Amino acid sequence: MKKEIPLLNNMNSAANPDFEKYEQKFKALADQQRLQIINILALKESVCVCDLTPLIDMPQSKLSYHLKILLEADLIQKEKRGTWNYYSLNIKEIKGLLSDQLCCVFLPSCC
Amino acid sequence: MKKEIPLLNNMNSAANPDFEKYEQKFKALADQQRLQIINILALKESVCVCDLTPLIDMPQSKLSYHLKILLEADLIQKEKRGTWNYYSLNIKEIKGLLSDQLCCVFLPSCC
DNA sequence: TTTATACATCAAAAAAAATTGATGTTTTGT
DNA sequence: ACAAAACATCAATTTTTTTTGATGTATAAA
Repeated sequence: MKKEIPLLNNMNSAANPDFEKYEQKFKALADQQRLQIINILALKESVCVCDLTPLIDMPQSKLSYHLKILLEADLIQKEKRGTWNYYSLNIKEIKGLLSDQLCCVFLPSCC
Repeated sequence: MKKEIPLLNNMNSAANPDFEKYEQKFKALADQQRLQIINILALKESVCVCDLTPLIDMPQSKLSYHLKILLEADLIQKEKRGTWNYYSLNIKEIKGLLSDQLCCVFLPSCC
């Protein structure tokens, strides 16, 4: 016997997207400096903070702060090797968020 | 005689996406309340502020503030008819920004 | 060992964004 | 003409983010 899926459930899940989650992700994107970081990571594949610092005009503690914001939003990933922390884009996540058009803007390697 | 386009210009336009513009758009998206507004507008097509107020639990001046943020980011449009201001989504702009997947989340009518 | 490099984190200060309530203008309805 | 409704905007306040400089820990290099 087939159980009917209540219409209301569908409505709710459709009507209640996870706003909180997306708020966090858009907040992470809503900063020129972080967009620049993303842009650089897209070109470089995987970069340690010490290589990023000279590329971007920013004190290290500030860079560290912005990387954390991106990391917490799951837009980038971190891999520790010795003293170095290598950051790279979470391309899948970003593609799930941004239009193809925008991916081309920020992730040139994408096009 | 054909004038050469300096390579650097091309590089710059490619390497310098309009971060400021996108910062503004992501900022507009980076708020649960505004995402909810977008979500409602997606269902209703075109709504005046007075119809929106009861749907969303928010004093009118606050709603007005958030609508302005969305408007300035060009994510929504405004049309005045008498005393009423009708707001509607700028679907084209939103689709240029968000992945199809995300459009489906926020603009159910999209799928 | 000692010294230097690579970070993250913390607290204080500064800057930006959001909230609130009040006010003003225009239009509607009576 | 008058009262009410539909907004936008403003100034004051609160909240959230960002920035900065200092400090601490771990690894690496000499």
